[in-house]
Amino acid sequence: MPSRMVVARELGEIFKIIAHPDRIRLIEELRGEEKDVNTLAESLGLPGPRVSQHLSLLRAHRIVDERRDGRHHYYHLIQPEIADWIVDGLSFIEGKLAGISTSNIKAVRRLWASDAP
Amino acid sequence: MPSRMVVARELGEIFKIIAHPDRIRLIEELRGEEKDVNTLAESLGLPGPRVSQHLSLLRAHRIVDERRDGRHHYYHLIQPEIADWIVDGLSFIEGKLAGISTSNIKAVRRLWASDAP
DNA sequence: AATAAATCTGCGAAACTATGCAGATATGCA
DNA sequence: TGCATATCTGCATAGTTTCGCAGATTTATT
Repeated sequence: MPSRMVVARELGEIFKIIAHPDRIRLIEELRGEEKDVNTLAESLGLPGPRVSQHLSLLRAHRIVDERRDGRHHYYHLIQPEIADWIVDGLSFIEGKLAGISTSNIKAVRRLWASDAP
Repeated sequence: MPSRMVVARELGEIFKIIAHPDRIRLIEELRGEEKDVNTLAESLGLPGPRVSQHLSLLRAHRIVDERRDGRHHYYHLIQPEIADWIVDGLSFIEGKLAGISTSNIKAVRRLWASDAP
């Protein structure tokens, strides 16, 4: 079995997991610090169950992991570099982001790291 | 409208476009040189129409572009760096690739660049 | 003009994903 | 124990993507 096929299948898998705006925002929210489900649900303005489902998908694919403390479940990135890798993908979006110079990825990283609207 | 939402939506879009094994292989095939539809269909072992459909999706999202010469349509990557970025994603696949040390991404790049099975 | 090669387009069936909601667990506190 | 909080699970519906095939285009050749 051609290993390029296997590699392509695995890569396709991970791209598919990440390919959802909510999950991307979750990953970016977890950049740098762990957070619990409720906090995440509130910052993203999404219903709790939905966040929970996204998180368990991310967990099944070992993108995040969970730490329980009482009734809170804190999630964190297993490999924090993934947050940067995702944002790097912006280089390949052609001028679709009015107001954000597509060549300046660092600006977007800062945007995500900051508390700006 | 929070710009992080917009950014996440655009990123999700591009991830979704790439998130298919055939399209990933197409992009990797186009690493370094343009190729026509038939050549691509043969190397991937896929029916022509399917390759054509994948390519037009990639084209609609400005990942590839086309040059026509007679009845041949040659496709090439608009931003060749995308091929490397995609392969970088391998860092985030946890031990799913038996036989390929996940930490050694360069080996996989070589695999893709070479003609090995 | 007729034919062949290369590629594209359209369409229905099957497979997959997302969403919203209701109810199940599990934990902490009075 | 009983109640509130935090999170998870399951399910039905709606929506999207993929796939295979048939037919339409376009260009080169005879």
